[in-house]
Amino acid sequence: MSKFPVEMIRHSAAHVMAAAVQNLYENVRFDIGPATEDGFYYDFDMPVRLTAEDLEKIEAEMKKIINARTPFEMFELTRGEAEKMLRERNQTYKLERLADIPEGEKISFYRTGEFVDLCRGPHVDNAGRIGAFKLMSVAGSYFKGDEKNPMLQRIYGTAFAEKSELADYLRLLEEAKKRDHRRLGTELDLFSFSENVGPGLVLWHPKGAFIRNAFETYWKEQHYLNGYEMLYTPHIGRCELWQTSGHLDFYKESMYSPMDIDDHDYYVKPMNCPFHIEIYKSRNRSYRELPCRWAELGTVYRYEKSGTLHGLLRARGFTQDDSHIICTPEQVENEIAEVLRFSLSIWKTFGFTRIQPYLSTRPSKAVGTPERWAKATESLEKAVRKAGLDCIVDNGGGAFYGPKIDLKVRDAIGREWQTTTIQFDFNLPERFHMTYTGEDGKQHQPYMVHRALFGSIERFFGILIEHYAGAFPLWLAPEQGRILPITDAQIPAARELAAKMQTAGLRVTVDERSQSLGGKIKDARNERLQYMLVIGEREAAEGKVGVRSRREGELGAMDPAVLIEKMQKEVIEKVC
RNA sequence: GCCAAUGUAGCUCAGUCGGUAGAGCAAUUCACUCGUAAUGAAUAGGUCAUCGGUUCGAUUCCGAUCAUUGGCUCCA
Repeated sequence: MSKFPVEMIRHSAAHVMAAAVQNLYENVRFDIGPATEDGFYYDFDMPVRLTAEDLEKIEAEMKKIINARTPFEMFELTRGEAEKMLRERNQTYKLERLADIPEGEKISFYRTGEFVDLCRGPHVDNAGRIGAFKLMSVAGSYFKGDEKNPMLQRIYGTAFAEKSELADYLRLLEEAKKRDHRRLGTELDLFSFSENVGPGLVLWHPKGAFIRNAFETYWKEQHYLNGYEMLYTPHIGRCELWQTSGHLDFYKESMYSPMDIDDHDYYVKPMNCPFHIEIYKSRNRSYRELPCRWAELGTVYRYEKSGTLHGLLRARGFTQDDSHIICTPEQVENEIAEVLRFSLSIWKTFGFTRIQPYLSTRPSKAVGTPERWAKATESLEKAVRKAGLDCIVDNGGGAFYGPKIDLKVRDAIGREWQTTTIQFDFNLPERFHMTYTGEDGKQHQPYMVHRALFGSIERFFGILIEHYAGAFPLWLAPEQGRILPITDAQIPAARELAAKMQTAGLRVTVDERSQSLGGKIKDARNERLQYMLVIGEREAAEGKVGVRSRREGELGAMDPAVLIEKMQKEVIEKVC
């Protein structure tokens, strides 16, 4: 195995790519080319618009550089020398990058063949260390990530020390493509979008709606069991509400335009919080009734930029599984710990067990006293420790209104999804003058915590589809089993079995089509059925059923009562 | 919103160097009655995303719009 870490190999591959681009094209200005989590990229400003064919040419040129084992050579220059060289080469972006290097730091360059790059390093000793690479795509990207800056052309690629690692990575991409929720959503008839309805607005088909209803029901049950109460609030509210909340000042560009009703502007809600606060404020509150744990499946609409929409994962209309916990300072630590414990247990039910919390702390511009921030942040940290987890800290990464914990969950093929968020809010209680009467008879401002467990129902459904690759566990499956009579002669027996299973609460159908068993199996498999129940002459005569399970394979002839018990158990235990 | 690409039947795609289109799967009908990933035949299905321009003629060329895809930015 190579002694070079994969990040170094990728960073070096980015240089090799830049060298290839320099060899092949005129008037190229270079920005930067770092390693990323699963590859590398390099940003270029060049007159030629790069296409897929260009990528092939560049790959071929890179292979030459790699096969020649072209060395990476480091040298240092003074700032003046560096400026002079970059200016001679008309490398304006590099000059800006050079200016960003603090005084006193070493200014190093790396040479790879003809290509010389301002770079901190380190690099592999020669390009031959790049055992396997592939260029993936061309995309636009703003210089320094700022949309006011010019847009550069970015080439993405990936690289590994070994060819087998690249093959594994490409297989993972293949697998991810097969699981793509947009593709499965169409294939399994779960949901769709319509141009007539509008971008980012989801239409839930019967099967998708069934699954949604199943997990929403579970969500509600669990919330009641864990001391939450449910709310319902309207979809629109007057502009005064959004003025008070501050959304019209800070969030207006993400809100749908108002509608004028009886000379009042009404906005479609982008968030549920102000409504929950109005419920809190509908009468005086005493410390005795805190904490309030209020939850709602609240549908909101946000005008997301058109380029950011992505199937169910980023929609314009979506339902938050929203909750607000309003409590006293004494209660807050316990409440946070409970929210986290509750979240982890729900994720486990769906088969997500690898979970990474991220803690975001106070940014430079923030509302709320430092004492409140400190207490809130501490209670978040403690909750994570209590759950036996370690959090990754994003210092200064919190919203201006409070610190937060986000959970990233890993799915069946190891991808991370950002889902649960637990956020303190020091802004809204202040703006809405929320109070409670304390033990001392005086008015106090409560703590308020926003919490979305799945984030959004739509997004969660998209993640679930990809996590299960469309094969939903029995408790969520719209159709739990399909009975396949081999010939028409077994249709009565099949119907009888179906009736028996339906009476037992199982969702089964009979495939009565005039089709071979192989054909029926194929279709049932493509529809990701968990149970295929074959009834031929033999089974009909013996009063049994041939069971084929998606997870366990062929189980042979079973007594219907045994099968029903097995399936019921699987439903109750929510086996994934 | 920005950069780039794409848009042909329900789905996956082919095709027309300008003369109004085709396959597989799915659907429907008929026949077949079959033992664990495709039984056969027939039928039907399209304003070639939309609008405009060039042209005798546009699905094809040009422009705009809409939508989608890969990124960037954004996600108070």
